[in-house]
Amino acid sequence: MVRTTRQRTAVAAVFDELEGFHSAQEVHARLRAGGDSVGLSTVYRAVQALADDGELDSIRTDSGEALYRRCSTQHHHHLVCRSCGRTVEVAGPAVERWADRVADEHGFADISHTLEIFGTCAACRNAVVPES
Amino acid sequence: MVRTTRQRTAVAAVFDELEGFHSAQEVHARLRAGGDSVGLSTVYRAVQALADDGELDSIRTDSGEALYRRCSTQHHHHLVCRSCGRTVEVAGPAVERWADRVADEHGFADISHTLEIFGTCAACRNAVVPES
DNA sequence: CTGCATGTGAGAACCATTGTCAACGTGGAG
DNA sequence: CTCCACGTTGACAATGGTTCTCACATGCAG
Repeated sequence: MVRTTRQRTAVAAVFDELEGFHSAQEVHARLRAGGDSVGLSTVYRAVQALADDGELDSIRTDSGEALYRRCSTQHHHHLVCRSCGRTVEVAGPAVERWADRVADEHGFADISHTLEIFGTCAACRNAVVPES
Repeated sequence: MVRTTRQRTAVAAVFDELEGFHSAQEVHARLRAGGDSVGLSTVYRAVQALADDGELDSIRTDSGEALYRRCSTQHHHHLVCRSCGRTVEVAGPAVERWADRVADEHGFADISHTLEIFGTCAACRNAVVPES
């Protein structure tokens, strides 16, 4: 059974108020700053539970830190700028089908997949190469 | 100036012999096992230097571990069994093109991507659900 | 060959994350 | 409503990958 506690509500609320990706540590600090005292372990557990329920989407920073954000339950992938970290969500029905088909061909079932695309966004490219 | 030392040569050699992604820890263990004694710190430094030089490509595991592979290697993706860990390498030209196109549409350049497909392989499915 | 800047490595430090466990509080049963 | 089983919490310790430290070793220019 999943109980609705003050702490879980608080964690979920943070993601309601915030756009984009945020780390568990950041959520924890934010709650503390806001007067809600919630244990760090609890934040980690809450965030993972939310991710398991598909309410949060997670990715990993280059430095290995896990970031979460409220996501449209809609399945999608990420296009991440290597330089500034800006993220664009992209959907790719064709890719989904391809992944399922390939997996099926190899006898795999119950398929899921992760796809991240990295690049340098226009803004950062201009910033890095401003000559002419 | 970059010096060519026994240790760096050894680390680079590991990626010459191996396909796919490998962690710094794994490279270290492999060198130790092979009789080449190289410090763990040195392996990390060597691997990062190689990645900086564009000789290695890096991704992060879900658990936050960094994996590297020789990037000149033929590009392909992994189909991993959730249960037994068996891995099948799959190629997907269509996916490559899709990723490049999508990234381009959003103004991103210098594209790279990672794609992992997870599922349960036939053998494991039979083992887990043996009932009639 | 020599000087010395650079590289090495054992171990400590770091830090995000996970585990531990006694105390707590939710929510269904009575 | 009250009880109390059991999911949940949180301070703290433990983990584990990665990075830092610093004394020592070693490529390489001159």
